[in-house]
Amino acid sequence: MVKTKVDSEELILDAARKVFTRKGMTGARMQEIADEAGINKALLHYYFRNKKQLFDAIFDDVFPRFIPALIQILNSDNSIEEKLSHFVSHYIDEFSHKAYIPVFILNEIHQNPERLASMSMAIEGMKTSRFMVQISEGIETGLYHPIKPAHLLSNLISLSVFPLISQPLLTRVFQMDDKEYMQFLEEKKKLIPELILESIKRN
Amino acid sequence: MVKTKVDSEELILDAARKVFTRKGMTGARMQEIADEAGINKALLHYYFRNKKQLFDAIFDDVFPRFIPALIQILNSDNSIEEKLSHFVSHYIDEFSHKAYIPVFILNEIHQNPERLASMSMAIEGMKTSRFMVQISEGIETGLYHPIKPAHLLSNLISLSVFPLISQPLLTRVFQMDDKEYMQFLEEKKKLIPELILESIKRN
DNA sequence: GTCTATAAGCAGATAGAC
DNA sequence: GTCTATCTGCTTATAGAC
Repeated sequence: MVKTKVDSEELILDAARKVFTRKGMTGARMQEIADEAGINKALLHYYFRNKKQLFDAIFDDVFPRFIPALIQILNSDNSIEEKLSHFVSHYIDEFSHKAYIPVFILNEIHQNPERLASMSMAIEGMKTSRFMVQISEGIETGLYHPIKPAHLLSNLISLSVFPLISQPLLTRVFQMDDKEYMQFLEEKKKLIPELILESIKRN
Repeated sequence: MVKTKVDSEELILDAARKVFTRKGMTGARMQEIADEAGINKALLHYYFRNKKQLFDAIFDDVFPRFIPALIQILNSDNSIEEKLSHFVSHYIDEFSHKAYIPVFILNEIHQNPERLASMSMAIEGMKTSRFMVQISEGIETGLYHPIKPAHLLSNLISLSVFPLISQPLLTRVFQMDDKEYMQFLEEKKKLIPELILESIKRN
């Protein structure tokens, strides 16, 4: 039995995600979310008692949404080289037009570190992924230099995320237009895996 | 002639910087700034007509404050190796207890990209620094691989900033206490310059 | 469940005394 | 220059009809 009528709760969540991730908790307005959802403010309070509850519902869901695909890449049967390449490409493609998402997450975490609770489980999967096991093995067999997991993962994420969230700055300073910036990101997809590999490979 | 009386305008600016950089434009409250400054709201409006003008005064000043020291490092007579090391160390020391500053800047730029205007001049100095000239020379003489300035600088900044702004996440995921995190940053001071050098040096 | 109307509280901004 | 008191408008939240 097909429901033709759309679910208001879903409409609200979609609208709230859009507004909150762009404007942040303090910058978002319940009226704007209602307008975006095509309903009225009262209905927001009917489904989610107040602004904070609605925000929490969004925040707790934003991060976990993106993690499974990344974990899957790290847990595949591919080589380390392929995983690095897939990971970076996926990451960049996912956020190249949504850089406001990582900025939103970083900002809200700094506003209220307790919000981390909903995120750390999602990240746990990266720490314990097959990729990290492969790295450990490479180190044990002498193929790679010893490197702490924290350093390896932070390098990988740093190099992937920052070019995205600093886009406004980068394009201005280096006078790139949209096309040049997208080209820049394509180059990153090759350069980042190379850089990470060079950093761990023994000569 | 020593003025014993403190300058109210300075008190306000100091307080506003503190509150705005932590809470952001939309999260900050004029009342909180007044309290922090030890004066009342009316005086805020006496010196700065409205919230936006006060915010602009702060924002336009935050970024330029940190740039000259970095430019100076890049323009010194030191070797590339020393410059990289000094740059990263200075960066990390400067922001290890103020990671909310780069988060604030990133967030506000994404809220309103026009704000970039006050920043790009400050960054211009990095692009045209003696460091970048040394890199160009290294490339011309075949000492280094060819690399676009945008990639080199973005790698350097990415690796330096992200470990700072992602501190809450990192420390949680890798279960570091404060001491271990500071140790982690100390290691970064060595690892980042090494990584950057490896990426450009010919074997 | 969904709406209109309205209450209640808050934050930015101003008036005016000192 | 600095304060207290107050206003105005906006934003969240609720009441109550349908």
